[in-house]
Amino acid sequence: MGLDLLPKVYNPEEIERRWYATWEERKLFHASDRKTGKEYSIVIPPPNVTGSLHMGHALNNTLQDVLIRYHRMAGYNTLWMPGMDHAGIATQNVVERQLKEEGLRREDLGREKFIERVWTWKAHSGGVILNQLKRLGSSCDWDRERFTMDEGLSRAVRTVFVRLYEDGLIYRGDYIVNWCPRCHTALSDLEVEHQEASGHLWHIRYPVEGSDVSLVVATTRPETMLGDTAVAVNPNDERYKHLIGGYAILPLVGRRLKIIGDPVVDPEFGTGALKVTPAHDLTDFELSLRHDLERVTVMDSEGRINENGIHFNGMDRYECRKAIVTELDQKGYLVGTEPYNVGLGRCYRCKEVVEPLISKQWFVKAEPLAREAIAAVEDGRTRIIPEHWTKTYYEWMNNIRDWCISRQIWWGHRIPAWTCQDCNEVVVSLDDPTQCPSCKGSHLVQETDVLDTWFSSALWPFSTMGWPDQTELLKTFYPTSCLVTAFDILFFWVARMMMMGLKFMGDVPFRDVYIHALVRDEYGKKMSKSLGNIIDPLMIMDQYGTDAFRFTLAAMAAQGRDIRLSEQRIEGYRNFMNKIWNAARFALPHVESVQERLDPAAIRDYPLPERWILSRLNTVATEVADAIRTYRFNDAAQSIYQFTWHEFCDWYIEYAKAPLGGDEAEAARRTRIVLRHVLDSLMRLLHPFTPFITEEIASKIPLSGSTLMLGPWPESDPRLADPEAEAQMTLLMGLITSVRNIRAEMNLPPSTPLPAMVFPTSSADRDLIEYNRTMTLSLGRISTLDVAGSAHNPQPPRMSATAVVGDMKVFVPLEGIVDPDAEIARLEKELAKIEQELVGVQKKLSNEDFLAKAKPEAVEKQKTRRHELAGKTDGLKESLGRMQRLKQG
RNA sequence: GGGCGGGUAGCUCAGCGGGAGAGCACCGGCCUUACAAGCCGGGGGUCACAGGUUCAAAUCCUGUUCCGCCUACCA
Repeated sequence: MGLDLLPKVYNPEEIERRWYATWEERKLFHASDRKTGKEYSIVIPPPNVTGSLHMGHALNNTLQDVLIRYHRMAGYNTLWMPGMDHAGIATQNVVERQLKEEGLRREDLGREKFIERVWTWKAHSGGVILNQLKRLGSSCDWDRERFTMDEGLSRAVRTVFVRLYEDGLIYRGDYIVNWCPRCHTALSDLEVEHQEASGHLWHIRYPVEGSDVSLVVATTRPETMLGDTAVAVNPNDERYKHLIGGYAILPLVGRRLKIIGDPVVDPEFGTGALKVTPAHDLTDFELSLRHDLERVTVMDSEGRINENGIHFNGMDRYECRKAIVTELDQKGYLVGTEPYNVGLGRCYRCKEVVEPLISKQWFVKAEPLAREAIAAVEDGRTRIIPEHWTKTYYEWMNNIRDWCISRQIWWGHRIPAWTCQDCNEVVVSLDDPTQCPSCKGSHLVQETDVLDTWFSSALWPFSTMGWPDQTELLKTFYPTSCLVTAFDILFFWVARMMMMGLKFMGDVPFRDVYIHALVRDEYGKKMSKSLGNIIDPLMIMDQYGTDAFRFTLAAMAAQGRDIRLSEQRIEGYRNFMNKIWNAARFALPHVESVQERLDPAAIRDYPLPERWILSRLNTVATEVADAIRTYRFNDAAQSIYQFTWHEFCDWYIEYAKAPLGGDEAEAARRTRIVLRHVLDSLMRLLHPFTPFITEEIASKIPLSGSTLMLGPWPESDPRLADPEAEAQMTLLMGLITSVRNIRAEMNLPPSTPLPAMVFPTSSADRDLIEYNRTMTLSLGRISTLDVAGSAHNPQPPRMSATAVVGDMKVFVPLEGIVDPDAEIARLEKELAKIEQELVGVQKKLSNEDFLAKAKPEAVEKQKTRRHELAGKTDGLKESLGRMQRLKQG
């Protein structure tokens, strides 16, 4: 002993680097693809190849790693499948920005060269996030890393596309879609972010043909009037219903507009008359279908007015808006302008305001797929946790609209469809066709669009495992055990994986979906670049260590609530790491010579504190495992924290110093064995949360093996459970605390030893104190402990401070030290508190309804409480009375 | 408009039918050699508001209010 096995200062950085390298070298993350019957698998939500680690990733991957590490330790064949997403628009934008710096556009390179350029970019700058995930300690099976654009996954994508097309679940057509004029592509409904902005509501007069009256319409986007082809009113609107069937004249343009009646028009809104622009508004597009209206497109793909826009041709949409309003005003068509908050849709990638435009796009018919996905959650094949998200899931699935999957960009899976230039036949095929199956011509031109990135993500749980081949991996690990994600991609990703998994694998992609919180800043704001409130996980890891960071995230990951991350909190858990480190520094020299494991069968006659700590450890181990399995990460973390710091360190180690340093060899040996066992188990319980520090410490513990990663997990052992020891220890700790409390209240320095006298009420309690006299003396800093026998009705010391522990009175003689007034005040305060509680309990117990209707154990509990409180009250009153008498005479 | 989550100690949050909890902050005392990133002790809350159900409500129900988020074709 005496030699430090661990350096005095805990240096996370060095330890983390060293252990991660060791794990990778030893291939400890690798899952076997042979089925054992006890499998556990998770597929990572693939981060974008352009991404770098943010708090969301940190939380998401920490939780996954906790689940993975726990199950691996508990003996499961465990797979954590890693990989990345090609992130179509995001990646293309990055590379285009690079080109721009060189004064180039992607068109200057051409499609092939551009894509080459993206691959080059990926090779050099892509995937930095993977190293960041390693920094976080993620124990992914890196040998199996996949990329959504790699060959295998591309084959899966094609296979799926072809099958869906053949099944009539993919179609192509001219529809109105969300168009991003900046990214030059269509977007799905989900890819549009809605936002409110202040704008105006313009009232414009449309003269009715053949009369001197006008219809006044209200619009927030006057520029679209250039494409108006009708005016709609509610068919029940008394003001206008007689006009239905007639025509209005479009100001400035002069086009005749049919006046139609349709229930979508809200008579209450604006003027009750709606200008209809089928080519630039979704509602209007749908009106055009119902009423067979002409669709006049007036904007091009850049958001500029086209040749249909009379003399506004060539203007930007916003420029045109101003010009139109001015001209309408000049010509007397503008009836009014009012401020109005308008809903704006923005591209989720570049934040540009999207424009509804009609174009030829590919769609997935979602409803039949959604039906299956709903059923799978309804019948419990997949559970969503926390449960309340199922409602949101159903809500969306039930109102699902067809999914626009084509994107007019270059980086992505090119749609496997060809058009015959000779006969216009469309060929969708797994292999590139060379001949038109219809006219046998050879002039086939492939579709230029690529697929929505989320199309390939939707296949991730099986495409990464080798599908369409029936691989061993797939047979072993599909369906996966759990998917861990934040709710923001519940629709984008989770819902679509459900649909595709059920369609192509015939089974759900995962048994559980665990939806975790969003990480916000300490004021509850979403972290974002524009707000400048981002906390960089890498800086946190540098500053506090990865383990402290991970533990913080886990400790704060309560279900159904967002995390407000504050550095203070992280600092607190950094201190916890330090505490663990120092506990190990104390323990290791004592246990280094231990050569035998704890024999649970042999502990019955071990000293009380040894039995107590083993029993508590056993309980905590069960609690932690339960909590992890039910995704209560915060409970697991709290449970270990509390046990480690306030039971193991504060009590057990303090107790253990005596036997370890004493001259009783047998006692020391026992304590060393128990200490080794508890320290080893603790490292195991902590390992899923704080993998690095635990490995480092465990590597110095004899008999603990070369790694914690492969377990075993400390399973519950009934031979260690000892409720009696726990109750007894609680009493002794109370006794010790009461003496410490008196010392502190009397303003005596902690180093002052005090004499104490206790009056146990049973011989069992008396024996308990006698057997544990040494510990009681040293932990309570008690000089002499006088245990009064109950037989000879002992007298308490004349001048003393009193405490009542359970039903046992404790006296600390303080002749000449204690200030009677102070002691009286202290006792009165304590008494008031206890009496108040006692009143509550007595009230309950005198309530007949309570006695008759409450559960018997509840009544019993109150009775026990009454007994304890009454005992305490008596003791305190007695002492108070004595003090008062002493004071007076 | 519809839906969801939340308002508990100064701060951040657990608890979600039977004794109001934790961490941080705060106050007092300690360099008791594993740890001052620590040790010992302590103070602090009509659990948003109003009703109801129950023997019993922070916890369940209803309403009000204030925050946050998701969703939607009021132009």
